[in-house]
Amino acid sequence: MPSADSPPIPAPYDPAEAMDRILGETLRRHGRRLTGPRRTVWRTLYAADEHLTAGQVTERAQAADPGTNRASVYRALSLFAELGLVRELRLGADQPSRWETAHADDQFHLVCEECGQVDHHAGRLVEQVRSHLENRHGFKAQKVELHVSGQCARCSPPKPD
Amino acid sequence: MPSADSPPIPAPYDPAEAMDRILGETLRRHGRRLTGPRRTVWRTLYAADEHLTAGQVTERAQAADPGTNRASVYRALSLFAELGLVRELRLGADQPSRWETAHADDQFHLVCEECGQVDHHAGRLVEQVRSHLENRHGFKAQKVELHVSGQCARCSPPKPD
DNA sequence: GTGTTATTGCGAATCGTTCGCAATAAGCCT
DNA sequence: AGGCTTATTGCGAACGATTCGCAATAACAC
Repeated sequence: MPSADSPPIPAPYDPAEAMDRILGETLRRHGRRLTGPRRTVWRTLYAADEHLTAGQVTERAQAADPGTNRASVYRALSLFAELGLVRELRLGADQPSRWETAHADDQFHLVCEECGQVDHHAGRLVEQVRSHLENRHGFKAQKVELHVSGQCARCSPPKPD
Repeated sequence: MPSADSPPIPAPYDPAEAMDRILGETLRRHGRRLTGPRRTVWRTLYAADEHLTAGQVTERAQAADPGTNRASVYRALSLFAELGLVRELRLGADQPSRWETAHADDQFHLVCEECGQVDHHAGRLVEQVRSHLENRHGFKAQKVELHVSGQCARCSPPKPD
């Protein structure tokens, strides 16, 4: 049994629950509601180790909570994007959209064409681009997307001695 | 009447015909054939002042040559892209692909969110990115796509005195 | 609790793009 | 010029991703 003298932590800290709280607050702040499907999609996105397509999100969400509806997943995803919680990205003209949780504000995506790995690469280069455009060309950059594909270090031919 | 002494120009110079020749030669070099639909798509793309969606290409191609088939337009576009003659681009996750003739190897696209204008912006920045990634991170960049949206000089609020 | 209304779930609808296949026609060879 | 080979077309149907309409449901504020 828990000691009566332990510091006031009402319940064991649960990171998933903490994420839920963030989601709920953000939604409520915008007059939206925290619902089951939204929570499921949110958790799925956070549990994922890679960028997921809407289809993949749906699959996984349904695994966690059968009955999760495709349309609701799509609606959740675009709402989250609208609130700045997630980001939609196109990694190839042929592929469907992929989704990731929104952390850094600007970043590259390095896509390796061999192993398919997608690397995030936060750098100040984006900042450079932004200020260059504004100072020299009067263009106020709102969103900067730098998308690079090629061969990553692991996959590119090993350098000769 | 033309002087008998004029330099040997067999026929009046026709730029459209010149473009056709380029197309034909490129195709033949790859064992493909120069056909009516392909020529029509090619000319449409060259006549366009902006990036066209496949649907727009189809419309215009059909205006120039009724009977031009949708599927053939799609096939022509992706073949051209494969041969490096045109480039496919995604200007927004919600919008369909757009197509442009391939000129400079790398470039930005500056999309103004107010007036919708798309500006090409060839710069050495792309080159910088490429060498930075290769030298510092061992990533061999094959394709670099820099896509910026915001307000262009004309549309951004006029600076106060 | 109770009421208001945002949200869901469902299937049908839409949009962009691709496919299968028989009919056609480019380009090569004589 | 004529014939042969086979790349390409045209057509409609099929497809995958995403969205829509609408009655039923359930969050949240009071």
